[in-house]
Amino acid sequence: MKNVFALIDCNNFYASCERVFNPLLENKPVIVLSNNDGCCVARSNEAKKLGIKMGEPFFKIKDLIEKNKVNVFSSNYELYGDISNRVVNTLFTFSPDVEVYSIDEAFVNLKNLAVNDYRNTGKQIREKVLSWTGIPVSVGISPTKTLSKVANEFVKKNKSLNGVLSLIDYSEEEIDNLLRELDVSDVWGIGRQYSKKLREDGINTAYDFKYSNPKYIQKIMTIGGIKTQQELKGISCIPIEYEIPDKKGICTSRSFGKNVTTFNELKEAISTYTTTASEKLRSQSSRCFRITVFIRTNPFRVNDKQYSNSCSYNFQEATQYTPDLIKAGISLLNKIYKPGYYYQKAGILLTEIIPQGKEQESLFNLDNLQYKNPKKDLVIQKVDEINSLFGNNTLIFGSSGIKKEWKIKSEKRSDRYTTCFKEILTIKI
DNA sequence: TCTGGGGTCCTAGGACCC
DNA sequence: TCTGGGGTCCTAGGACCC
Repeated sequence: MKNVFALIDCNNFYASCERVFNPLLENKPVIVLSNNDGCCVARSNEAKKLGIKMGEPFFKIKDLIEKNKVNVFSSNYELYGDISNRVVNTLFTFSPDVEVYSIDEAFVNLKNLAVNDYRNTGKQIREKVLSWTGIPVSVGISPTKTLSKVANEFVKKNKSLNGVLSLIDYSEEEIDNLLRELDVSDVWGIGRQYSKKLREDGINTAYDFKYSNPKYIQKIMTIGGIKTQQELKGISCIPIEYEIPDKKGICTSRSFGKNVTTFNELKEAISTYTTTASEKLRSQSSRCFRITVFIRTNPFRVNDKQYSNSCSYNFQEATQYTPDLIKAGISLLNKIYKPGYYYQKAGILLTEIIPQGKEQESLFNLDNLQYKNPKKDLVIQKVDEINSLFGNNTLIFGSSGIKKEWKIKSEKRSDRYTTCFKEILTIKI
């Protein structure tokens, strides 16, 4: 039986999350800023109408924002993550075949649902998610993931569709008519660079792309381009992934809230990021062999001296033990740190990740380098348990510092209504 | 003054092997 | 002077996604 992919996409997700707990924001322009309050990463429809672009630096639109009384929020990932889980849990009530694609998107395979009217199913999904979570979603349904993305594009552009479009019963001609209206850069998998090249060769719409010479597509876009083209033709090439695969690399990095110059501040930051990354590592029950540390100055400040460097360390045995990782991280920082620069960003990367329990003993590790030491496992497990029970950062590592003056700006963050007791919603009556 | 963060996949090219 | 063929593995870089 043919696949029936429904793509459920939360509308203006972060902005919608802010509205769930603050109905006064309804029908008003809302934007959410990236970490460090740097760029605009989510906009309500009203904010889009004002001409605020995705990814636009905040300082460039400050005047526009004041003039139009736009409601501005720092990003509150704890809240968004929790609401995202609620949306996904709602989808699971329709089918077990759910792929969580991103924080605001999920695919559901409807093929086993034994229904004829997929549009109606889409409508039910939409209504249930809205009533259970407060989040409005768009639903696109088709035989391939890429076409479901296309359907979703049209749902957002066309209000009369009421949030749902199913292409399942569309003829090839009807689909082609839609593709003629769709810019080639709006196709999933075709980004800025590819669409520029395609346009130079006269391919402007999704329809043009669908009927281009596959040899040409392969030449400029490699195998991924061929898959996208096939998917537009209704041949499914990109399967749903129900299991979340373990990450092959875990990266934690942030810009600083101020210029950082001293080794000590960088040390605190590297230590903090390593703590976060190793928590992520353990949450997928893995260990890693390699840690990379990087630091850089701000490339936008053309008058400052620029410096950027990174350095890696390979462990003899895979580890997940935060103190060992921090120790390695700080010694790497020592190698690349140079005084006299304004540092703007630092980060760490864990790679060569293997599942816990599949480790191979090192033949040469005859001294006391016991990364897989059961005591260490137990200690760090207890640390995780305590932090999970009493909240993040109940137990911290001394090298991470306490005041953290280098930390990101997050001045306009709403409360974490659903994940933090101290910030639970209060109602005045 | 102020410009995000965290991932994936694919390919080309070099080193190395027999 | 003459100088194969077929692999694997690793890394860097470039594209994409949200």
